This record gives sequence, structure tokens and C-alpha cells, in this order.
Amino acid sequence: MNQKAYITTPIYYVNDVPHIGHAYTTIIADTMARYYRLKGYDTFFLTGTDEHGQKIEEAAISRGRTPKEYADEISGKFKALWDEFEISYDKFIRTTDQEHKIGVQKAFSTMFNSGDIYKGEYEGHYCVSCETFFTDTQLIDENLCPDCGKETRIVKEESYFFKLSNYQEKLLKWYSDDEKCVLPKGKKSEVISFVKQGLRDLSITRTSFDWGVKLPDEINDPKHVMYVWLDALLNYITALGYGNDEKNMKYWPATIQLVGKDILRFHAIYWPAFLMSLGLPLPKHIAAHGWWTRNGEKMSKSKGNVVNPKEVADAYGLENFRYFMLREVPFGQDGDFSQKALIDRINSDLSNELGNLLNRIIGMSGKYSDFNISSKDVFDYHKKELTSVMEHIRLAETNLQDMQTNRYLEELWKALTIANQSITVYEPWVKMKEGDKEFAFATVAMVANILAKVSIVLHPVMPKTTQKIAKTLNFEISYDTYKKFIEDDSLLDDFKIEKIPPLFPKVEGELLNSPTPSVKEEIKKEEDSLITIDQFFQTKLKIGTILDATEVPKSKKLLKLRVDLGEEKPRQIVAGIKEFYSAESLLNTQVCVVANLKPAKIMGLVSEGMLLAAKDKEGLSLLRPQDSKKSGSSVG
RNA sequence: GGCAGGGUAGCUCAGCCGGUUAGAGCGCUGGUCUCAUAAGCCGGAGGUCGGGGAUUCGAGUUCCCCCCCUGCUACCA
Repeated sequence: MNQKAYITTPIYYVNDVPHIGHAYTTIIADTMARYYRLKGYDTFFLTGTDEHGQKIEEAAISRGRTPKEYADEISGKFKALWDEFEISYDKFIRTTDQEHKIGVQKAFSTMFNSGDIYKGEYEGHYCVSCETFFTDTQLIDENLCPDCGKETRIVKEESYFFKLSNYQEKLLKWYSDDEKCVLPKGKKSEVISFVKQGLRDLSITRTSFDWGVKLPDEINDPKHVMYVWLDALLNYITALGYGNDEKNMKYWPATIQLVGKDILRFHAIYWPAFLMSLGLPLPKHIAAHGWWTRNGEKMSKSKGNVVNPKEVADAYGLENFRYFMLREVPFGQDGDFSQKALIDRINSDLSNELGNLLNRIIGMSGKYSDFNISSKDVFDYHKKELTSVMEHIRLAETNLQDMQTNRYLEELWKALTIANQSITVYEPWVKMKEGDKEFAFATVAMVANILAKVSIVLHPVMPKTTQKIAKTLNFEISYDTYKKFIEDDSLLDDFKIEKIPPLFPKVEGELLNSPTPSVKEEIKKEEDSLITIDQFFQTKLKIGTILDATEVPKSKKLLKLRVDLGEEKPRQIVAGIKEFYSAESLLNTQVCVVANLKPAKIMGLVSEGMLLAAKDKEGLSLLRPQDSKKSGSSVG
């Protein structure tokens, strides 16, 4: 087989443990990899972890660990989960791997030598005490630091730059020449419009921290480490041996590079630009998927509603969970996880329509023919049904190749519906009574053949379950049987069906404790986050009287307020409350203000404080004293 | 503010170049078979197709205006 496929997931940043989003990306990628293997492609499937950068360095230090120790731990968690999920990766790359670092340096040299990298100066407003650069628009009153309010100065820091600006036209050409280079379409348009606005050269090295890949020796500039994104993106080729033993570079260019929608820009703009600079071909598809919400709400650690993929898989079955994620959501869209939806899918799609179908033919063949099934008359009696089934299967495959996993599964289930319908329409039990055994046997055999074909094409999603179905039908799923039953559309050889217990037992009720699987952890965190009274009083709260309120032009949410806090002059506070309060209604009313907040610049206006307010689904309410208090009264 | 994509049955959505009674799945509901995991199958109810205007013999489908949602982007104070 000459055809090759290369599937990648992003390498996951080790600042967080695996959650459902990681699992989703990885499972889609795994499904695609398994699909290409099934079709006989020489397939390489890559995943791994991204371990460099300032954030990791800091996280490690705060835990009293070295960055490497810390990265080892989290990286290990990812790998362990994927192993437990039986993810069929061919390589698990870590950006701390020696080969990776060598490959990155090699790539840097190549880009440097081709003139795409130059040393320059990053010039900006620098706050010495915060050790941070700010852009013009972040600054307060022209030159004050938005974090600490101190004066900033203009400082130049050395940096190497990548001439991204040179690639603007080439990128646009790629987008327009290759229709499916970025999926889904909607996301592609966003990328194009971003590029059309103009690309700036990219600062690709840092001198402010250490935890990263050093520049190549010949450049001899040890202060610099590479910016994490350059380092990270190159993993897709260093994993194939780029810059080292390049025998696996035969897999390049990638067939599908899966990413979450948040990191699409890096993959659809920077990454192809780097590749062009390296003189390498561009990936066939960059595919961005959406997020998972939980019962309609965004998942977040603070809400404690993060779905732990392992707990779900343990409770409901790994392959059921895989089916659910791929079936429930159109690719690219956000999806909602709820136990109800998952249970519905399992009971309705899997138990009733798939599992039960197998049981139906086990039952009939047992009663009518001592479990013997023969395809010999199937074409004579049921050509029409089989033709229709094959149409659905072909469509299913097309959808899968376009990453439309939900439509792919929908089409397969249409084939199952044909099988279920046929049984009621042709009523084999009636045919048996009438003595038309041949017809009855043919109907049972047709259904067996439909099950065989569907289980093969479903195999990438549910590897083990479909293999069990295949076994009862006396074959094994492989490239050979894919070719025989799908490509060549042959029928099953005569066989004796093997009786097995139901594949998908019904789920009677929720198997995970509400409200969330990780609730215990959250409670612990809350305890950890208790503060002392002294800490509380670090926040100075005061009662203020609103002297003046005006709408901020061109802003949906902002009102500009002048608030008397009993100080020499009133404060200017910009608050996002326009949707809930009109400017007039606020005049001369009192509010509770955080008085010692660092000033911030919001839409070009300095805001010297924050109003306290409570917000829920109904809207937002300002916190106010019950009776009028003197401006500047303290709250506590 | 700019750009893009949306607003169609209770829910999730499909409806291509304008053309007979607007579709699917889920949910709800009535019926029915018995091979099967009380599964399957058949039928039914349910829609001012965001609002208004225009073009047309005819518009969910084209054009204009407005409202609302989502995403990207911006700060032009």
C-alpha cells in the first residue's frame, strides 16, 4: 500500500490535567487514524505534550519542583489516560525530547539561512517593577503601567523575528486554492479575514526566561530561548525525525491536523508560514473543533462542572462515550454534555437499534436454521435493500473524510433502519409458517450482511464492540475484510452465528453522581482558598455617590461615571452596566466601590475603581447601602 | 464600530440555482407485529419559516430596511 496518512492532535500544554476537551480531540484523531488504517493506508498518528515556556517554569517553581519534574508528571498523566483509552498513537512526543530540540534548532537555522529570521529589537513601553512590556493602547494616561500605575519607559529588548509579513499573500493563495485546507468553512473565513488585515512579523525568541529550546550553536546567542509556539508547532515534523533520522518524513504532509478552535490561528497562519519557509509542503487539512459545555453551561474549574473523561468512560463505557461525542455534535460546533443525552444515545441508538438488531437475527436463525446463516439467496430476494445500504455506507465514508462525524454515524444508522424495517416488512416468521424457508433465510442473512458492513465502517469509533459483532458473524475486521465487504461489496460466507449476551445493556439511570464528577475536589479547593480577615481588608471598599453618568460612545456595555468617594476629587469609573442601568437612573445614587484597585484603561478611558454588583441569569444588580451614607464611608 | 455566520415544529437541525399540501431526528401521542435488550415497525398532533417592505404568475429560498443571537476583529478617545 502506497497511500499514506498522517494524523496529529495538538500537543497538550502541561499546565492542566486532561479534561473532556483533550479527550474529544484525541478521540476524533484516533477515529481518523483507525479509519485510514482500516482502508489500508500506511498511517502515522501523533500526539504528545508541550512542555516549555514561562508559565510552566513558574508553575514548577511555585510547587518547589524543577520544570522538567513538573512536566514529567503532567505529561505522564496525559500518556496514561490515552493508554487507558486505548488511543492508537504511533508516537507520543514531548517537546523536552532531545530529538525534538535538535529538530527545532535545525529548523531555526534553515529559516534563518533562508533570510526569514532576523534579529531585531522589540520596542515597547516597559514597566521595570512588573518586568513587562505593554502596547500603547494598554497604557494609562500615555505612559502609566496598567498593572501597577507606575511610570513606564521605552525600552528595547533583543528578539529574533520571523518575517511573517512576507507570507501574507502566499497564505491567502493557499486558502483560496485549497478549498478544504482549513475546516470547517466558517472558521476558515475568520482566518482569511484576519490575514487580510495584515500580518506583523513574529517575535520568536525570548530573553526573559530560560525554560525553552536554545538557539542553534552557530548563532551563538545563548541569552535567547525560542518562543513556545515555534517550538511547539515544529513538533509535527520533528516527530517524524525532521533534522535527525528523517525516514519517517515520508508521512509529511499531514493528512489531518486536529486542533481546538482556540488555537486555530497558530495552526492556520503561523504553522503554514513556517512550513513554507522550510520549503515543506502544507498539511491537507487543518481541522478545528468546538468546545463542550456542560448542561448548557461553559465548563470551568471555578464552577466545578468540568467533565472528567475518565469517570464518564468508566461509568458508561469508553466506546459508548466515543460514539456519543462523535454522534452528538456537528464538527466545529460546540456540543453539550449531559448524562441524559449520553444515556439517550446509548439506549436508543446503541441498545435498541444496533445491539437489538444483532439479537433479532440470533433469535431467528436459532429458531429457523439452528443458527446457520447463508448469503446464497440474498441478492435474489433483497438486492434493493442492499443497494440502498451501500449508498448510505458510501455517504457515511464521505462524511467521515470531511470530518462530519455526526453525519457519518447518521448514515450508518440509516442502514440499520433498513435492516430493522425489512424484518417487519418481510416477516420471516410468517414466511416460515407458509413454508417459504428460502425467503425467510434470505431476509435473516441480509440483515447479517448489513450488520457486517456497518460494523466494519463503524470500527474506527468502536473498535472492540464492532470486533465482537464481527466475531459472532464469523469474520474479523481488517483491511482485507474492509476490501471484501465494503469496497467489493461481497457477502458473508456461510457460517453459524455465535450467540452472545446483549452488547449494550440498557442504562436505567444516571451513573455519575450529580452535580459533577469532580465535586469533592472542588470542595477541597474552596477550603484551600479561605482567606484571613487581614487579607480581606486589603481590599478597600467604600461607599460612593454617583455625581455624573454618561454613556461611553460606541460601547454596548460601558457607562462612564464620576463618583464621589469623599476624596479631594471624584473618581472616574468605567463600568459595564449600561445594559442594566440607564445613565439618568444612576444620578445621585450610592454604590459600593473597590477603592484601591489599580487603575485600568477601558476603551481609552481610565477607570479608577470598580463597582460591586451581583449578577445572575436575570440580570445585574448594584450593591447599595440601605440608607444613604456619607460618601467615602468604608465598607467591611 | 467593521467583517462573517445564523434566526424554520417543544428541542437539535436539513431545506441547492425561487415553483405543487415546508422536511428529518429526538420528544409527545395513537396503533400494530412478535424474531429481539417492554426493542422494532406504521400513523398522528405540532410551524405567522425573526419583523416590515420590494421584485415576481409564484419567495423560507432574491433585493432593501429593522430587530435579535453567535463568532472573529477593532478602539478609530
